Amino acid sequence: MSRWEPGTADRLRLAALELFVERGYDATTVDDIVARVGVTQRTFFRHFADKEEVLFDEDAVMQDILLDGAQAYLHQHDPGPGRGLAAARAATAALARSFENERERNRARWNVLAHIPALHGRQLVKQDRWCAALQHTLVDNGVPPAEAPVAVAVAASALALAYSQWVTADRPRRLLPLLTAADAQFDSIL
Amino acid sequence: MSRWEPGTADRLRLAALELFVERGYDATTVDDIVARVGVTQRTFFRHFADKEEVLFDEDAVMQDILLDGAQAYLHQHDPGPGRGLAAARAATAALARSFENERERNRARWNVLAHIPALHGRQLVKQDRWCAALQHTLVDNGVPPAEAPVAVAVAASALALAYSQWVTADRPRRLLPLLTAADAQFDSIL
DNA sequence: TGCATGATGTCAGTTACTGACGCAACACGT
DNA sequence: ACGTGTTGCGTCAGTAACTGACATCATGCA
Repeated sequence: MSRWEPGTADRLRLAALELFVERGYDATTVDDIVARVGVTQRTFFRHFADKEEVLFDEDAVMQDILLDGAQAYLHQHDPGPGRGLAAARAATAALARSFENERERNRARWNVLAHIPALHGRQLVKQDRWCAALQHTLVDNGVPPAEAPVAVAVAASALALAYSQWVTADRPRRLLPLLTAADAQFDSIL
Repeated sequence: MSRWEPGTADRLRLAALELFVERGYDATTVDDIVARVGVTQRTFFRHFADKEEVLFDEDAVMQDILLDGAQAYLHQHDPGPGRGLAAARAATAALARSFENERERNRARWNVLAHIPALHGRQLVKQDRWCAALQHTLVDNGVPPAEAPVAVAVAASALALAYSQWVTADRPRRLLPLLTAADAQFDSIL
């Protein structure tokens, strides 16, 4: 038996989300969270850079999914018109697929984030970073530099639209069809 | 002569921006700012909800410009295909025109915001609110509810793209032509 | 003259976060 | 078995952001 229970970070994440849902983000202090887990505040801040990070530090994976999705497409298709947008859409579709079975967790998260501007902002910054990285991937694989930001913006906007419909829907729905529909909406507007 | 110098909020805004540029946002404390102006910390927090707000509280005007731009267009054009996008673009163009003579201030601001994720996030939240408000305006004026979010997303993405080119350019440029070019980029991708 | 108002100051808190240091288990190489 | 480094945590003292309660005092109006 070890000196401490293992998985401290995971237990902190769990306790934090529980408390945020129970009494709200602002009304939950870091002391509350660490008390529930049985560690000190210092331990919390060793695992997470700040109080917000406890909700965001697992998202590094998603950027990989996004970029892999784009590269898979780019390696299978030769340069040509529309390749940038198609690759960006392949990336968002890959990300959407990875979300597909986690609707409830995404809903809980959305309910916390939506009401706290600072958290919402952090989410948007994260998405902004994804877009920048995706843009780089496109350019590195032969998409014209002028086309890349536009393609990424269109694909990302469609994903954001589909995602918000997905998490706010009353009855369970599938994300990928919503994304496909959103993509089509963007096509049809011009 | 009054008891205190007038325009406290303005002098705080000015001192804050100066200090943020001189030594950086994180290295500047609220005590530094109020010391330069000659008031107490409590006064600062009566004018601004938090330290970040000193950089953002003047932006309420811009939403009005955006919405007025959209309504002016909508009142002059009857329903028809492409009306939503055109109205959203009229709105972003109006906003761009209001920026046109403030390039240096926008550059200074950009240099502060770009390096502090929390500030960047606040900017993105603000833009998100603008988009939501613009969307409402479009729908209230007869744009189909399915078209509005797409039109707004496309117009907003173009503005973001043009704005970033504008503030990061070495030599002075005009924002409106950049926006027009960005709009054209979005048109040409589909 | 009297009195309400508004912008500020004072003071004593709470909460988020950090640096420096110490301690005890584990994971090794010898 | 023995040292030795590393890892995960605790303790403590401190800074900075922010808040509530209350005092102060010029201004303007009754």
